[in-house]
Amino acid sequence: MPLEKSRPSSSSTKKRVRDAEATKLRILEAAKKEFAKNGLEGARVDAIALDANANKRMLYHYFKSKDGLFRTVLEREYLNIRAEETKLDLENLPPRTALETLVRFTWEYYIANPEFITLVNSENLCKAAHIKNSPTLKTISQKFVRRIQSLLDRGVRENVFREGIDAAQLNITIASINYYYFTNRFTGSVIFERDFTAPEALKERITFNIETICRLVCKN
Amino acid sequence: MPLEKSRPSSSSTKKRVRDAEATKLRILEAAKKEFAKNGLEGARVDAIALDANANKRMLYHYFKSKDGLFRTVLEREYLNIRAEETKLDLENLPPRTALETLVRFTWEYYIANPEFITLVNSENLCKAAHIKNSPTLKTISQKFVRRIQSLLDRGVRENVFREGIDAAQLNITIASINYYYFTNRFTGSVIFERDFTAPEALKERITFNIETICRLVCKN
DNA sequence: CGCCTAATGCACCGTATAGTTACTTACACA
DNA sequence: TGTGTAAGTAACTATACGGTGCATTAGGCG
Repeated sequence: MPLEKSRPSSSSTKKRVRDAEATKLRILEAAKKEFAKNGLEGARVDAIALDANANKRMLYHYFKSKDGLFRTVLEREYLNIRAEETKLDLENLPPRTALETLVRFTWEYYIANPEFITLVNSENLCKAAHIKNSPTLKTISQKFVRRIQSLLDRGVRENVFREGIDAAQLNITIASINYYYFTNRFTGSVIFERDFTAPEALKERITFNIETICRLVCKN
Repeated sequence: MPLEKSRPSSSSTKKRVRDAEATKLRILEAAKKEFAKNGLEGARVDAIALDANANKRMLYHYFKSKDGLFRTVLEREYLNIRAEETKLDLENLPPRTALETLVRFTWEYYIANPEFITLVNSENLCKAAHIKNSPTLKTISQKFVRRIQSLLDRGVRENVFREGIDAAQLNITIASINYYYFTNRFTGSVIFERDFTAPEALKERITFNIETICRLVCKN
């Protein structure tokens, strides 16, 4: 029985054989995986195209070059983590709770998005060549730092945080203690002879990290 | 007229054209630089041979493969940082001074040996494949952790450190807050819009780091 | 329907790369 | 002083890589 095969007039649910946006997205997802797994130099464009179920030609059509693709992937990742962070709604939590929430969020984000760390490492290996001139990134970063600064200010006003802590330094420290544990989990597991990714190890670490930050920021 | 062409009988001061150990060392030094600059995948064996002023064949003769060379470089780097650390003689310093000395040493070691961080990052990208079965590394790491544990114990006995802090967690945290700042100094400089390597920035950071660790470990 | 543009596919290129083959040369030791 | 062995060299290979030229096709629009 003849179902309508392709009615261009029909609604948005119809299957498109040619769909630029979908193809772009598939390439970006595949690229994220491949870049994260093998680094910028180690990643293979053929592998990306294959995994994206797209032709390599499309990759160059949409993103110009391997570096162009990497830049796009990386910028999307930064946008994503900041967007998630904004959802935490820290400004409506008591300062100490907000601080703890931020630490825990960072930790859980790295667990849920292991690619992020490796992508950032790759970008630092090439001295931030791809994001150096990204106005988007600078804008969202400024907002982010200001958000933390206002949390610190509020904590001081409410007499629960110590005075004089710099928001940038605090941000760096929170990222540090979470990031390092994950990025170095392989050498770490060898050196400390324990499985860094075992559930109990993870639990122990996040507890320690929250303690570290609270002792640094809170009074008493 | 045949003049004496070469008198091999002369004493130890004679210049040696062939010197296996020296060649090996030159290759290792060149490899360290190249691997650190471009990562394991990005490093070029031709570039290493050229910089070492050695023939590429020698590289394969002494180290079997690119990975074999990387393994050797990395193991030497771990041995070096632990050797330097041992020289600190922490056990003969008051606990709090010892702790501060350790934090400051870590910081300064990363500044003086920027290659170390990049090499470790590369090793983690390939899931510690090169060091996974290194007994040497495990031995020196155990000693290292024990040294910190005994410092913690001594501090508790002298009533200057809090009880119940795990040496491994503390080590990880000390490494974290120093390591992260350097490995991410390029993206960091973009995001926080400040030069991470400026002298004042460095000074501010190490001060902050010492404070972080002291607040974590020390009583009041 | 038929046209035009954008999406897609295929086959190819030049080069750079890790690794090797086959050779020469210095020197320690008898 | 002669010789075996290890140090050193140069030219080469096979292939994998990032990137491209050009033909083909789908589908929105008039």
